[in-house]
Formats: sequence, structure tokens, C-alpha cells
Amino acid sequence: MATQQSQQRRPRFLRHTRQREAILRVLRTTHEHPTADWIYQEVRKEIPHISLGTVYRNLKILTEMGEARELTFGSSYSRYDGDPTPHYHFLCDECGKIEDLDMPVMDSLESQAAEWTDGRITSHRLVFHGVCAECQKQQQ
Amino acid sequence: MATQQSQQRRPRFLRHTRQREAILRVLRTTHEHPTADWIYQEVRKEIPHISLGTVYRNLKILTEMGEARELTFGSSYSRYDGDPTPHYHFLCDECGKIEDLDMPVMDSLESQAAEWTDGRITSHRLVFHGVCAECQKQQQ
DNA sequence: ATACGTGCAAACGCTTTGCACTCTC
DNA sequence: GAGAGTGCAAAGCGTTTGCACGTAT
Repeated sequence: MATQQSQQRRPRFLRHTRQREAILRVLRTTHEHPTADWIYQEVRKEIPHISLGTVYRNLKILTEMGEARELTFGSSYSRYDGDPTPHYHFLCDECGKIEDLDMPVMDSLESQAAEWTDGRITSHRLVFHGVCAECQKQQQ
Repeated sequence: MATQQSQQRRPRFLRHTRQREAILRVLRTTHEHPTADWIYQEVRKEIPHISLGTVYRNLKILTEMGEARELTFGSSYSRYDGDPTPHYHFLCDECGKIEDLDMPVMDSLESQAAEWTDGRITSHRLVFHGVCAECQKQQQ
């Protein structure tokens, strides 16, 4: 039942490659919270022969390095957030769009929650659900 | 890019079946936040010929009816929460265990967040990450 | 020279779905 | 009897991975 985290061996050092740089650049310059495939399509404009596997591999490494965050709302595919600083999200239940919220991060939530568990809390994620402005207009 | 929510036709009314009742009962009587497959194995003790597809179909219906919640932490499989009342979760990053937190739900977060988006907020999800008590012991 | 990274394609694994049959209402 | 639900198996589909080759250090 308990899902043990997969412990895979990492290389002793990381290399700089065109592919890795391009992927990180795309991640940094979009606020769309893109999917792996969207990033793939985007990077392909610059490196046409790049493979989707390479995109996934690098996204995993970048996430582990703390350069990106993997967002897994919904059971289908992952989205990636190129802003590694802590922040909250708003998810539109109609169109699936994800917005970053500039509201302050409340670390006090963690100390509050600490009183209700024996576990040691290291971080938290807060996601608001609702209907974005665009979808509200369409519903009228 | 925007992931349109899949709008599938629902039947005009729901029927009571042994399978649906058994699945809901398993969901209600466990606090393990089980996966679909775990529920399948459990229900199979009572209805040996039930199929995994039936479990998935009913979990989807029960979730849409608000009788259960689908938890999608991590990109792999979904877990299901048989407690439909709002509450927060603690997720152990070591072993993957999910705990319910009895701490009060803070609806004020939604009104705070509303000031930072044009969207209409209808709900929120708060998940704390860290290391559970059991895993902390093992690390010593 | 070493060993990390890539491309390609096949494999994986959770989830969904088509179809014929069954069962609830 | 109508049509919702089921079992079975195949298909779907995002993601991972094995392998041989390329390439950064």
C-alpha cells in the first residue's frame, strides 16, 4: 500500500547541454505551466531532433534540483512550473488553466498543522479551485 | 494548451448494485486513502468476479456525486478519500502515506485569495509535506 | 578517455472504453 | 421492457527506459 519513493542513482555531476539549457529557458520564459509535450514542441523549434524522452529526463532532473516544480492536479498529465519560489495556484475547473497567485505565502500554516500530526512538516501546497474570469464571461 | 474538462453524458438516474454498494462501503470503512487497485482487491473478497473497470467507473461516479474525493499527489496513480467532508492532508515524502488532519478548515483563505485573482473561487486544497513519525524513527 | 546525455522506439502502468450480456427499476 | 451497470479484454496515453551513439568535461 505504502508507495516507497523510487530511489534512482544520480550522476556524480551534471553536464551542460544545448537540450537542457533550451528546456530550462522555455520553462523560465513561460507562465503557462506547460505540459512536457508543450515544452517538447517549443524546444523543437530550436532543436528539431530533440526527443520527448530527453524532455522528460531533464524535467525530472530540473525538478529534483529545485529549478522547477511538477504540478499534478488531476490524474492525467503533469504540468511544470518554471518559478521555483514558493507560491500558491488558482486552478480553473472549467478550462484547466492554472494561474499563479501573488498572495503572500503563509508559513504559519505549517506550525498550525504541526499541532495535528506527529510528522515533521517541511512544506505545504495550497491550491484554489474555481472558475477563471474568461470562463465566467462565456457562461453568461 | 488549456485542458478542456471532458464532458461525458450521465445516465438519467442511478441504480443500486451490489458492486457500487460494496465499493462505497470499502471506501467508507478505510482511512488508508486507497488506490483503485487496493479497493478492487478488497471488494473482490466479497464479489470475486468484479472487474477493475467497474471499480474505476464507480469511483468516478461516486466522486462526481461528492461521496468521495480523488487525491492526485504525484503523477502516478490516484488515491481515493472516502471522507467527503472538507479537510486537509499530510503527505509523507518518504513512504507516500497520506494522513487526514483534524485541524479546522480555514475558509478565510479563499476570501484572501480572491483579492489576487479575477476568478471566482469555490474551494481550496491544502496539503502539507514532510516526514511521518514512522519514517523519522527509521532514519535514526 | 570517461561517463553523462541523447535519440529512437519499445515497454510500462494506470485508466478508459467498446461490446455483449445482466440486472435493477 | 428499457436502459443503466457489469465483465472482459483491448485500447489509450502520458511517462519511463534500454541501448547504441554522441558529446561535454
